[in-house]
Amino acid sequence: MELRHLRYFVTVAKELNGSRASARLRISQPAVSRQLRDLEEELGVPLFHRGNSRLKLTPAGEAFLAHARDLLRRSNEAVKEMTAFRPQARRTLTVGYRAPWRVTTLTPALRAFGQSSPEDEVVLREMAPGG
Amino acid sequence: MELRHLRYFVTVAKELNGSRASARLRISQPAVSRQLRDLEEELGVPLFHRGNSRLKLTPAGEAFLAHARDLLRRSNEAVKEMTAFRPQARRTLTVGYRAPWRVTTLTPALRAFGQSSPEDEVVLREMAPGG
DNA sequence: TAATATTACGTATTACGTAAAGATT
DNA sequence: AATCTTTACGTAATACGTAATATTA
Repeated sequence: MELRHLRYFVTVAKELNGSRASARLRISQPAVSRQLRDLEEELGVPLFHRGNSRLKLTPAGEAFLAHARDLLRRSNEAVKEMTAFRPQARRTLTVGYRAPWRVTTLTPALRAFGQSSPEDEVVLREMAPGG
Repeated sequence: MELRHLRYFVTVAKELNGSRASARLRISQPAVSRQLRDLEEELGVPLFHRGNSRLKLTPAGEAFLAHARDLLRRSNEAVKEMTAFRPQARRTLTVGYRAPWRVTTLTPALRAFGQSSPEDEVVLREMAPGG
């Protein structure tokens, strides 16, 4: 079993319609059908009632759907959490000031910022009254 | 990302040795290496320190390992839970009794069993003292 | 030198798409 | 008849293994 099976299954369970599900997944309908069949075969339980053309979750399908949603949500969160470990792109903070003020007025704030974000660059820029 | 990536990663993290990990996984070492690389590429973060030959988890790797273990555990439980929905194979309970007792003595227990497990078959069998 | 990890490349598995058939409303 | 699902089959993507290279103790 792979996460792909769960993605397909959850989408089909949401739409209760293989065609719309395959459209959402941007793959063909037979591909979804086959992956669903493989999943059911591995689980040893049908997830949908197939007798009627109208798809309907079996009790097993209901139970598995909750787990599948949970697993996909957790996996997405795990991946997203890793972005916090990515070395940040070097960012630039540009601070504009006008003539009558002296840069030293900003020094404490700049020092605090520099300590909390040592990777970032600070640019000071004197600006004309017009902007 | 697929569960396969997590399986490989967890095994390598457990062994801290790609060779032993690949042996446990019953696949070749390069296959593991490549899947790990793909995973790291998707996450945008190295999971192991590669500078030393000795593998060591990065902070990101430590964090991701917990999630990976959790996801694999939950997926296994979800699959296992589905077995409860499988139609049971027909089982047979054979009850042996000896002559001085009458079958009616067992009737309440048999009735209770029959109600809780209607799919199962009960066989009564009078047994000689020897067995 | 020995042990391990990575890269290169050919192969085998398999997921996918298209086309056809089957089933249901 | 129309819509949807499944089956059949060829193709494309990719996971894998073998061999070669690189790196480290």
